Amino acid sequence: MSAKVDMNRLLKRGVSEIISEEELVRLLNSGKNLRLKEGFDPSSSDIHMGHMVGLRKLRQFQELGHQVVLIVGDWTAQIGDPSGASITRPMLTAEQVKANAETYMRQFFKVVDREKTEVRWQSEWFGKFSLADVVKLTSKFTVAQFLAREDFNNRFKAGKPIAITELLYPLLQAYDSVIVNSDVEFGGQDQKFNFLVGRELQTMMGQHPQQCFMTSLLVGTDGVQKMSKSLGNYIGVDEPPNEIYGKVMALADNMIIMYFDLLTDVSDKELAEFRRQLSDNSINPMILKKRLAVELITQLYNKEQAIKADENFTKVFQKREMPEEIEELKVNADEDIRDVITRANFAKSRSEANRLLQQGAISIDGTKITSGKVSYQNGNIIKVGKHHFIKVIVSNK
RNA sequence: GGAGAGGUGCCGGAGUGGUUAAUCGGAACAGUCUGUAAAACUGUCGCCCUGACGGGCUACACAGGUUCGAACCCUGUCCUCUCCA
Repeated sequence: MSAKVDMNRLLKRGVSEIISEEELVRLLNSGKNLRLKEGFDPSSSDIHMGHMVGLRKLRQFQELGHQVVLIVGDWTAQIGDPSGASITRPMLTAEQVKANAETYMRQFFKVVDREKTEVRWQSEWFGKFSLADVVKLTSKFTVAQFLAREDFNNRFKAGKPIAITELLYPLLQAYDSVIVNSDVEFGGQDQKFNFLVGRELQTMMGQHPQQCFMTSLLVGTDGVQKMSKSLGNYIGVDEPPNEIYGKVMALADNMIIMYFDLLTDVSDKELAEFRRQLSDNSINPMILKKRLAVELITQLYNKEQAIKADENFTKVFQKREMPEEIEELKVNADEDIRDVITRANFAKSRSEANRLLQQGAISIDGTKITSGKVSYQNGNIIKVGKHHFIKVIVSNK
C-alpha cells in the first residue's frame, strides 16, 4: 500500500464527519484490507451527483486496496427511511425491487470498481428472520436511545407521527453491519444515527465497531435544498452527456466551487485559484462551468463524449447554430405546425403549441412563424424555443 | 371509545354562494438582455376551435342535494392527520 496517500484529500474533501477519524487513520495505516459498507434502498433506482460524493470516496478507498460491500436493502425498502419526509411508501413487488436494484447497480459501478465490490442482498439474512429474532434485536435498545435522534426528537416534540416500523429501520441497518462485518460504513450525514446504532450492535455482538464515514450533502440545482430526486433539483448520473452539460451550465455561479470541491479531482491549489479568479472577476464563470461539465462527463462516460458535449453546447447554445444531428419527422404537406410540434413532443398539448406560436418561439429555416398554416419542403428545419430542432420529411398521401 | 382538523391546479398554499379557470409563491416554458442554458426583466402556464378578437368544454377527494347560480351551504361515502383514554 502506498504510504504517500493524500490523507488530506481522502479524509477532508467532501467529508462532513468521521467517527472516529483517529481510529480510521489507525486502521488505514494498519495495512488491513477494510470492508467498506454502503447500503441502498431499491425503492428508488436513480443515482445523482449528490450520491456521487460518497461513491467517489468508496472509489478512492478501493484504489488503496479496500473492499466495498454493497447492501441491497430489499427489506428496509419496505419500511422507508425515517430521514425522508414521507413515511408511507408503497410496498414494492419483488420484480420491481429487482429491476430497481439492477438499474441502481449499473449506475453505481460507473464510479465504483465492480471488481472490488461484494454485493449482498438483505433478504439473504432477513428472509430467515423469525419474530423471536425481531424481539431479540429490539430488546437491545430503548425508546430513549431512539428519541435522541434529532429527526425522531423533533417530530416527537412537535407531536408529529413516528411509525413503529421507522424505529425498526436503524436496527435492521445496524444488523447488516454485523452480518457483513463492516469496518467502515459510508453514507450521508443524515445517516449518522443509523451508523451509530450499527456500532453499538456490533459491539454487543462481539465485533469491532465500524467507523462512520459521512459525506457532505450536495446542494441541488436550485441552489437551496440538498440534491434529491423528489425535489427534482438533481443531475442524474445516468443522464446523457448533453443533458449533464446543460444542467451544469445552468447552475448558479456561486455553486461552482462547491461542485468542483465535492465532485472532481482538481487539486486544492487549483480550487483556491478558481476561488480567487471568481472573486476578483478575472474569469468568466461560464468558463469554469464548462470545465466542470467536461470533468463530470469524463468521469461518467469518457473524454471523447465530454468533448463532444462541449462542442455541441458551444455550437447550439452559445452560437445558436444547429446541432450536428437533428431528428427527422414525417409530416403531411398541409399539416398544421402546431400539430407537428405536439407530435414531436415539443409541446404537451395543442394549446401549449399554440402558446409557443404566439410567443414567437417557432421558426422554419430561420424565419419566424406566426400562423399555423405553412407549407413544408423536404429538409426544412423547424426550431422551437432556443434548442429544439426537427427536420421535416414531407410525406405525400 | 371520546374530541377535533383537513382533503384545491406539477408542488406549496389563498379563497368560504355570483365579475373565479380560480389570489400569491415556487417549478416549468417562451421572449428580452447578457462574457453564462447564471443573474435580472417581461410574458405564458386545464383542454379544444381561432393568426388575433372571441367562443366552447371540463375542473377545487367522491356521490347526491339545496339554489336562478356552489370550490364555497346540506347529506352520505372514502381518505389523511392530531389530541384525550
